[in-house]
Amino acid sequence: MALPSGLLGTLDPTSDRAVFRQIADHLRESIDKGRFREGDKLPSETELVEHYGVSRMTVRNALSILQGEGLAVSEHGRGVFVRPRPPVRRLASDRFARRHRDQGKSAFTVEAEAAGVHSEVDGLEVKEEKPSQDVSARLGSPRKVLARRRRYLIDGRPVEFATSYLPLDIARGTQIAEPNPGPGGIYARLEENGHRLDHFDEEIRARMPSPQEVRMLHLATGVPVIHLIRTAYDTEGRAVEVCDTVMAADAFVLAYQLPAT
Amino acid sequence: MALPSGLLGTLDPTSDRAVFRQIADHLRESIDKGRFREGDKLPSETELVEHYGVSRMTVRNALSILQGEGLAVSEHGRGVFVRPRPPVRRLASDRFARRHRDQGKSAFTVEAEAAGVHSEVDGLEVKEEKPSQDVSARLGSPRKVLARRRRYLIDGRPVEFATSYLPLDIARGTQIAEPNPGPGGIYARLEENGHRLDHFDEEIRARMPSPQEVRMLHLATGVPVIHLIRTAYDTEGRAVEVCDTVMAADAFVLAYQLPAT
DNA sequence: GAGTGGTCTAGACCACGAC
DNA sequence: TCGTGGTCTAGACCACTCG
Repeated sequence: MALPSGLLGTLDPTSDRAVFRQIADHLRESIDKGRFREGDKLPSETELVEHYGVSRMTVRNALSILQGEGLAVSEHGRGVFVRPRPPVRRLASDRFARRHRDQGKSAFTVEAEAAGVHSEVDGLEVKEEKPSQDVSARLGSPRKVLARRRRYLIDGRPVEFATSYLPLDIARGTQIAEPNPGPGGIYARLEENGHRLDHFDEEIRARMPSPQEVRMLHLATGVPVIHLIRTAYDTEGRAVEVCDTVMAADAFVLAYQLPAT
Repeated sequence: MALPSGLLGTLDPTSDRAVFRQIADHLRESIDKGRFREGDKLPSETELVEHYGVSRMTVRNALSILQGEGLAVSEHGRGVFVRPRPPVRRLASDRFARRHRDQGKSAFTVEAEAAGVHSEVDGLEVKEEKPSQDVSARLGSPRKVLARRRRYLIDGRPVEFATSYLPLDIARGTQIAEPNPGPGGIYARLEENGHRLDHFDEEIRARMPSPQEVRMLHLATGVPVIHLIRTAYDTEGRAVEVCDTVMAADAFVLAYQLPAT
């Protein structure tokens, strides 16, 4: 089961670069040059051990580098594979425009339908709670808020989970406090209830996921999350909702339009 | 040199969870609860080996998990430390507004001054080249482009590097093709040359850095990059510049404003 | 020099997946 | 059953930092 010679290089014993880094470099170069493509199986640990004449831990060290870079994923009992790049969803900056709500659709559904993919929501949870310091500050320090948690899936894959927070005086007793907020989502209900929306502020960060986020989004090693915090303002300048969203970074590209004036 | 008992838990031999994951869980919990703070030194590998009664590789495995999560950084010969969170720069959605340019400042400088930090630019490189397929498509398929590469540092730390691409017919022979494009940067020069800017489109992705990007930005393990591609349009609807930026994700928060209409 | 993490070896046994 | 990766051991030597 020898590897084709020339597929991977040979080690440079004179190099200062650690052996496992050299092996990682060889594999990365092979991936970059297309000798291994998305979903392809990389040589097994045993094959790499034999090819390079090193111990197994050295080979595993090399492979773990590639996994940390998001280039490879291992599957127990099957092998190590070039990580497939899932299709990305492009979130446009007009995704909360009223014309989409007016069609009776929520923002997530609008995007999914436009892309021709199947979307689902699960894990819906609606409850009243005491806001975190951050959420409280953004909403003008309400004592309690309504929290709406849910997870979104595209073609069966979880891609984001989000929590909307609304001041209780706005949400309590409305359909917003119901599991199903009705067509157009909570933004449509807010406007019906006299909170005409003016604009949204979004803050974007990227970081590595917590173990809980890895579970929620089924994230492979080497895949960061995008953390998006959106605040909705009505025409009176009041913050009426804060939405905290954690997204699988390999599933999205966010698009915005900026003024030049 | 025994660790204070109770600082870290003890292993649960009946658990299915791997020993190194249990150790990582203990350390993570201690960090989350503030028993170790930013910049604090974690117990040394030797101390952890003695405390848990496991081999060194098991301890190193646990520590590498925390590093992959961006929670810890190791320093050769010193120890493993809780990763310090650098101050983030907030990039506002009006950062390319004309009023900032009119003051003779570039966008990066405006942000830096507002935050009261020292900013530098290095590695400036200006050259004509054949555009990549992606850049070419965004710019309306010019045969050649002017590329302006540079790296930005805040208080001495590299935080982003960027390349601006402009169609040659726009840039050649202007101050845009000079190392120093003059006050207000290339956007000011574009407007002087009759390309009045209308708006910018920005696309945002997040991913793990390539080894080259790790070097350029001095990134710790477990820190992703934000990849931002901005296209500038003039009032005639022509794409006059594409700027490709790679940013250390732990140094920025991006802010945008979205219309509700 | 003492303590730290970085690299590497040569094994072992286990859990999972495919045939 | 066999090949795969997952976990773990018990060492070794090295490079770096600090006092």
